[in-house]
Amino acid sequence: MVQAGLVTDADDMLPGEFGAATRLSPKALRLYAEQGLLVPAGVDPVTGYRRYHRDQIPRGRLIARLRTLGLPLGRIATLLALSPQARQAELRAWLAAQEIQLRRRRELIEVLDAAASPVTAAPRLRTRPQRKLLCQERRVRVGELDAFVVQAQERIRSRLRAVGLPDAGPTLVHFHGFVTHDSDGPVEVAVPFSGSVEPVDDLRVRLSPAGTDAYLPVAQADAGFPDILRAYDALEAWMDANRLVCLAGPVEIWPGSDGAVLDVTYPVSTSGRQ
Amino acid sequence: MVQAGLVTDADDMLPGEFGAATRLSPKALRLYAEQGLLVPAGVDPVTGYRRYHRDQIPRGRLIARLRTLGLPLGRIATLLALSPQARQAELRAWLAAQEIQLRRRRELIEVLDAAASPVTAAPRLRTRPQRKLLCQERRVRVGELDAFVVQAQERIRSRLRAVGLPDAGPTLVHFHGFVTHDSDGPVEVAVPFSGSVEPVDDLRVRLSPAGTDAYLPVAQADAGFPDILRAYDALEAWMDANRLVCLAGPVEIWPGSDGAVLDVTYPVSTSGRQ
DNA sequence: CCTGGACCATGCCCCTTGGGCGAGGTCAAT
DNA sequence: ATTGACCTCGCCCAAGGGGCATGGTCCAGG
Repeated sequence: MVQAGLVTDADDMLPGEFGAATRLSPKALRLYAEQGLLVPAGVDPVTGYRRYHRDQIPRGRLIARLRTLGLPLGRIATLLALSPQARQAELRAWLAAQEIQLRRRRELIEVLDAAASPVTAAPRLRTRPQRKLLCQERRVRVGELDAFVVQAQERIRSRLRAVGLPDAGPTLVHFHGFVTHDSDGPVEVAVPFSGSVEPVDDLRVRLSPAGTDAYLPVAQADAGFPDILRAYDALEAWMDANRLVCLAGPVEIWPGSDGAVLDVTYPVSTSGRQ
Repeated sequence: MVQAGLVTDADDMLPGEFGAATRLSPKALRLYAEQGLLVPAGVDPVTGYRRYHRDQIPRGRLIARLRTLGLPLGRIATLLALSPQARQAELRAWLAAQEIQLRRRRELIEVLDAAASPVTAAPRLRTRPQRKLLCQERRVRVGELDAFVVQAQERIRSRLRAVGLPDAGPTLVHFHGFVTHDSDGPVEVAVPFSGSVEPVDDLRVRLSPAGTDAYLPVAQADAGFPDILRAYDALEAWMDANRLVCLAGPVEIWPGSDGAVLDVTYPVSTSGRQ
């Protein structure tokens, strides 16, 4: 029986040599040993010297390869536990995710580019009366946004029909948080109504105060993500230029005014400021 | 005259409000203020409260946008100093670089996939006599590698011709460090010769000791980057399996044996180990 | 036997972009 | 005066090491 930590045959190497064989620095090897990613075959209990066995070289080299891809150590650990085929599949999936992220970045840059030239009508102000809203709120990402809006809207309107109230206006989509590919709302879909409805399940009733909105109609062609960001840019720039302060997150109103598919809207303060 | 830090008119905001307008957290704003990226319009010298001016909102929003692209703050600082056109050009260039990096990753993953099936002949051992080499060394990345090898080889051979020595063998390319897209050598191009040459400029003369090489011929189709990595993988795996220990970095020998365009080679220790 | 040089160990500080937490100060409204 | 919202600063945390100082270990040569 061989005691761990005292094995010292010709198949063992110190970190320097093992590192040269795997392209991993002794420092990195120390880190991986601490993390349990690549545990030395033996550690001398007196000197603390770590000894790696030749058979660990392929694992070390694989780790080095995966690190050059920029994968974090935790992910590498899970990948190492997989079969080569499964690992390969995971890597391809990860690569696809990278490609999607890059495409999103490209889109954002294009939007940034076109930000100076608003493609739509000029923003305007309008007043908004106090209203009662029937709402559903949820956290969603941009991919699930459209489906959520359609479904929530249908649920709210069918509830209003069920209690015999007439259709009372466009659908409001309040963005209480940012909705992008990586950031999830919360988003609140609301339909204004007059009359009386009891809240059910996750449908709630709330009052929307009267006030003033800055808004910008958006055409069908510019309503998708990320093009819609251009409309937001234009509206925000206009508000900045006119010294208007937004009081809350933006609201998208479907359908919009003047035949637009939607209006991008910010509630603003009218009384100068504060 | 207005004292900085004491301005408090209706155009100023505290970090919370300014952050809501720019989608930057107060914490992030503090960091940007420290770094000089987005300096508050005023700081109350008593309370330390930072006040941002409305006119800073566009800058803040631009910073937020650029951060969502994953750009580091230092890069953002330089981008902010540019004109919108120049900034856009920089961003496009950066995006192109990202795409290149992604392509490299895809290639690496494909290589990883194919690593189990060496596409070339089986590795072998051969002895190597002591030789004198005329060498040129430089740090290069993979993009400059081919040009450097061609140029250095030509310089070395023309020097050998100039002193009347016969052509004395294939070109050796020693990799003292790793050469990839991000890592630069050093790389040493060498031609063996017999006779006597004085070193000139950056051409040096050195002795290569006798020894044993493990080598693997590589066909033209597999000689490019990153396919060449498969040959390295195969050779290294074979060395591992045969308990051979490499003594130094790899050498590529042009042309290779058996009609191959090159041999991938590692000097190995013959005497078991240590 | 001694010494030098090449390894090796631990531990600390550095990079980056904030998030989270705790202690304590400020401000405006009740 | 108290409350609650906001602010400050400062410390710890993440990943993946690089770099440095201090001190131990190993091997070979003199």
